[in-house]
Order: sequence, then structure tokens, then C-alpha cells
Amino acid sequence: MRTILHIDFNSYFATVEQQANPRLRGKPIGVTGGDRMVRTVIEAASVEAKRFGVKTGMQIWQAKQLCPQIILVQGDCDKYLETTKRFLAILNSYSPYLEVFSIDECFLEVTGDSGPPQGRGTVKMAQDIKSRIRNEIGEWITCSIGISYNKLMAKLAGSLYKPDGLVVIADEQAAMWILDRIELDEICGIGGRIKKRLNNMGIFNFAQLRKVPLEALLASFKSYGQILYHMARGIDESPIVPFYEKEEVKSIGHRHTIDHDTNNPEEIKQILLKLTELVTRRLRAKKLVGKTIHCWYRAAFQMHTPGVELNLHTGCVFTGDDMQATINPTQDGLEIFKAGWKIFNQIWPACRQAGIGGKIRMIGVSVSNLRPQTPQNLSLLPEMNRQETIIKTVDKINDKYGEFTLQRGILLDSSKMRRMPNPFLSDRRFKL
DNA sequence: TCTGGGGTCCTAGGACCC
DNA sequence: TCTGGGGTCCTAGGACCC
Repeated sequence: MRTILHIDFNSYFATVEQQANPRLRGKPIGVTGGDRMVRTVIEAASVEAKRFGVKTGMQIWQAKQLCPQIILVQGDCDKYLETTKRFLAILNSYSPYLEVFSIDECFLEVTGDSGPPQGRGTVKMAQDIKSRIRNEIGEWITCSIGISYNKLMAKLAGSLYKPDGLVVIADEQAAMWILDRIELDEICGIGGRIKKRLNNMGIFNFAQLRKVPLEALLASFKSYGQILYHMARGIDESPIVPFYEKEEVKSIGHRHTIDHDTNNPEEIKQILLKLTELVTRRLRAKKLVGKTIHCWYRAAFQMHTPGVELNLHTGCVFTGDDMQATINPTQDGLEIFKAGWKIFNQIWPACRQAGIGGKIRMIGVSVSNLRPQTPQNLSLLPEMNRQETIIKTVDKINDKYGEFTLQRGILLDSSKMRRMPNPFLSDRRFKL
């Protein structure tokens, strides 16, 4: 039997802020994304704020309504990333089989080292990890640890008791007992859509799901039916993928919600250009080129008017459109921008016809079909060579002095997106 | 009062090449 | 004349995760 730990940091961004600033400790705080508190959401709430019902993803005004005294703190991703590297180093000292799942979550396989999941050795190890994190990272940084015989059940165990929990699901018998007492969407892999589809089939819990023959699940969910069949039985054979074996990224993208709806092509153009700059900075840092460009937008919301059909799911008439195109492999922002802009202008007319004046609220661009940069991707012509020298120099300066210290002329007078993310923070590939 | 931003995987039809 | 079949790429869409 395998022994796997799932380590999940509670209210991560919020506790890191409380650790850094004693005045925030014991108080309801909410970490936010944007700087202007417009169109931004709560990215993390402290336990104190959660008691008032404040949740991740909630809008600022909703959070304030539930908890008027909430202290809003603007997120600082650099700080969280640094903390993550520190706790990963601690976990890595217990086993090399460490899989980074997100900035605040990971799996650690210790099969054989500490005995079975419910063994004293394993529980002792988990307690030891918790105390080292408290001592070495900070007393306010707590994590919940789930221990089980596979990743799926370890993750479920970790979610059962928060904060600072330690739960063991020892074997399949225990797994069945737990599964029969939770909601379908409490397990990783079943979201709102799948839950609803299962409900429509008359399945409301795992006991009922277990009664459905595999063939029926396959017929309804294709290959995902097999996964659902296994989930209901607590089966998951997926391996731990250690950080040093993680494949390279498959796509790199950025999107941005503009703080007001706009149909001004110049404004949209500037934002798109800025996003492609962020994307290509990351491409170049990884020495990758990409050939599939994907561009999409989200249309402005529109109030329901008689005679116009309302999309019940999103509550808006028209959500937007997206499209992709293939170009020669590149890492040049201008090339990617050109492709993205071309796509945008192909899909935008649909928005103009939707009766909202062509206003959009969000635009995004991503590059996929990535491959390593090779000499062939580099220039053959002196002019291209010069262009690359410029790009490299600009990257170096921006590495040193911050994003957009040097930028394309067209971006200079743009007041949009004052606060842009550090493009490297979104990478899940950590190097220890 | 009105919904952020970063990803992954899967499916499926059609085009194209050999 | 007319046609087989395998493999890969492209495009679009849907679902999920944190």
C-alpha cells in the first residue's frame, strides 16, 4: 500500500500577510488582486474573515457586507512565492517524491519509509512537518495534512478538517465510509457541471454512483466515466510527479479584466500589446518559441431586456468569443501581438452585434504548441538579429528594474493596467 | 451593487501527407 | 479510371483545478 501526504496551506496568502505584519494577526483580512478595488475579488480570506462567511472569489462589496471591519490587503505574489520555496525545501527533506500541485498545495509520497498511512510513523512524520513549518516559516502559517493510500484520498482527507488539520483515510473501507457522507463535488475532479449532469441522471451521492455500471458512465462521460467509476470506489493510481520530472509548460498566457467596459480599439490594442509582452518575456526566459496563438475576450454585461434571451448560466446575453491561429514559431511579442490582434478583429464583430455597443470587459492571449528555441528560430537576417539584440537588452533591464521599465513606445502613455503581474509568478514549475 | 487570473486535459471533425 | 489507411496537425469547444 502506498503512503501519500497531501499538504494544503490554510488561507495561504492571508496567513503569510499576518505572519509578515503582526498588526493583521487575529483580525479578519482579505487579500485582493487589483489595486483600485474595482472588479477585483477576494483571493484569500483569513480564518477570522471566513467566520463571517467571506470566501475566496467573493467580490469586495460582498465581503464588506458580511464583514464591515474586514481589512483589505493588496496581494504580494513575490512574498508568497518565497514562502512556498521555503516550505517545499522542508518537505523535500522528507522525501524526493514531492509533487507541487499549486502555490499552496503539494503531495509527498513516503511509501515504505514511514509505514502504512495510519501507522504511528506516518502520523508522527506529519506532526513533525507541521511543527517544522511553524518553527521555520512562522507560527501563523498553518497547514492541513491529509494522509491516505492514494492522491485522491489524501487530498480529500486534507480537506476534511481545516485549519491545521491532520486526517488519515487508512484504507478503502475508510474511504467508502467517508465517500458516503460527502457531497459529490467535494472530491477533486467533480465540479459544478459534472455534478449537475450526475444529478440529472438521478445520482446525488457516491453510494448511488457506485451502483451505476461502468458502461453507463462511459456512455455518458466518455473516458471520464472510467475516472468517475474509480472515484466512487476510492481508487486512484496516478503517480506522484516530482518537480524535477514535471514536463515543461504547455501554454503561456495572460488575461486582463479592464476596470471599465470599453469599445475603444486603441485602448484594447494597448492592453493586448502589453499582455503579449508579458507572455513573450516568459517565453524568452524559458527559451521557448510558440506557434499557436489563442485570443479571446469577454463581452460587457448587459441587463436583461424583453425579447433578448438571457443566458441563465452566466447571467449575461453574450459572453464573448475566442479563436486561435497558427503562425511560424516565435517568441517575438510583436509577431504574437499581430496574430492576436488579427484574431480579435475577426471575433469582435460578433460582440458589436450583440447590442452592447461592442464593449468588452476582458481580453486574453495565450501561446501554446511550445517547443525549445533552436538556432533556426533565430535570425538569419541582420535586421532580425538587431531586433533580437534589442529584445534581449530590454529583457535584461526589466529583469533588473522591474516589469515595463523599458517598453514599446505605444505603451508609454497607457494608464491602463498600472499594476501588472510579475509574469513569472504564475509559473508552477518551482526550482528548489 | 455584479463575478480575477493562471493553467491542464479531453474530444472530435476535417485537412493533409505519404 | 478510382481508391485505402495510418499518422499528424489544426481548430473549436467543454470541463476541471487552484
